[in-house]
Amino acid sequence: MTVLRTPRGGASDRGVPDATVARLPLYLRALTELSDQGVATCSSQDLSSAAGVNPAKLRKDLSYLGSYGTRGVGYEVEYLRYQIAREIGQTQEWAVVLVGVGNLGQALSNYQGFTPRGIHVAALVDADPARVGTTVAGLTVSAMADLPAVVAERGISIGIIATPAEAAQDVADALVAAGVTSILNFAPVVLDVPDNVDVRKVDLSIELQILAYHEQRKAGSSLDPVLEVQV
Amino acid sequence: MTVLRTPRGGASDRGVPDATVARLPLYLRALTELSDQGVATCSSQDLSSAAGVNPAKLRKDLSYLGSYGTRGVGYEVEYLRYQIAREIGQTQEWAVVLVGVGNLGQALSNYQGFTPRGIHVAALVDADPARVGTTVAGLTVSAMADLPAVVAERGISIGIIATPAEAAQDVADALVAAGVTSILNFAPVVLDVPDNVDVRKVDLSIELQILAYHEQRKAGSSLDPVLEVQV
DNA sequence: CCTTGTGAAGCTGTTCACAGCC
DNA sequence: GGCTGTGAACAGCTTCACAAGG
Repeated sequence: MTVLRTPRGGASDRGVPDATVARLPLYLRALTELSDQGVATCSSQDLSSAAGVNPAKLRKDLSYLGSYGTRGVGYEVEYLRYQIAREIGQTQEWAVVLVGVGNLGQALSNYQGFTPRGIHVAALVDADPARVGTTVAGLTVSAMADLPAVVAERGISIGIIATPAEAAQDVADALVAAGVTSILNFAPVVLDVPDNVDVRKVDLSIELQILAYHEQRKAGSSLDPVLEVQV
Repeated sequence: MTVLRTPRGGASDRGVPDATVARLPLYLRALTELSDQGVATCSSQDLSSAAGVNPAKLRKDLSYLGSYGTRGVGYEVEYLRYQIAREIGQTQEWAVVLVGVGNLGQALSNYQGFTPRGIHVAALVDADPARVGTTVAGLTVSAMADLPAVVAERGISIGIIATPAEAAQDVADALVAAGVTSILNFAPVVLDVPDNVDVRKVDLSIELQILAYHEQRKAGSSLDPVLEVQV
């Protein structure tokens, strides 16, 4: 029994580090590519370069899942692929509900990248009565009031928020009330949700602002009037 | 390249830590909201809760920029906002070029969240001749061949790739050849670019896969047959 | 030989707790 | 008194380098 004192009621024991979990889908994609190319076996070198990480990191990451390689040889592509797929829950289908069928919402509904990953947008919801009942990407848009029914019927536990910032918190509350326990949030707001609900945020303008910061630094060594004052 | 004296043994020649840079836009947004609400002064507590981080982290982050607060009082909203805006290069306008005017590309062109952040999509480019010449979000779509001219004319240094995965590397090469030095990549591939080019990646399906992993764990705590082996 | 798997070292980021200043 | 700014402790992640084992 590994009962550790949790210092200050902190994190429970977590098998696989977060940083590793975030890379597993990358490895999975790389393995799928190798598999499509007919490659049966690969080294950590091969796989890591396909995934854009360094080999030591890849091996460390895989070591958290188990010993799925063969020393002196490498990894069997299909076998490793299955192990990672199982670890990240991709042996099952995940139905997600998307709230907010504006420009971004429509683009996400039509996005083809989800489908081969065991994830599909199964329902669309919008607060605008003008959009309710219309068909987008082959799905009929439901009203917010129908959210609980939609979630229950299709066994949905993941929601995507693609609404304007003002609506996002209300939508999050509605999703949580309907039983959703994971949210991917595209709205530029900090959502307040219960502890048992996971939220991941994708903030498009922040990504660009980070790039702009680095651009400014590149350009700034010659132009920037601000001085780094040294004493 | 400005080399700062390391004021203290710790964080060295690299002024502001990456993790801090990634949060500055968040603080900026929170400050703008406070400012809009007519708040003139705020504590690290106020600001950090608006930005969804803890107060110590906020103060530490701000300390990398300078001493912009007043002990015993807090921060002057407008002043701090200006300082952060300056730090992340938001006192200037950034024109970006978006390549790939499919569903996602069109959604991004129409996205309103960039505009108040000093960033705007100034040009659209697509490889499909059927799209070239059409108007999207008030902009005429240019051909790939015109990329160098477009970039040069508008002084663009940031590009967005919203093409299918297959095209992304070629587009990246073209952007780099045209003079772009920062890329925001939405295509699910690892881009190969020169060292002086910054790439940030937004991978929609990976975000969902990470959520699915955690969902599986929540559901699996009663089912999971994996045992913790003891030595 | 070969490449994996992994302790250990090193680094980055976070949190604590309190000195410093208003 | 109250809040900022920051060294120091801590936690987590990455990288190294080598033992383990085909």
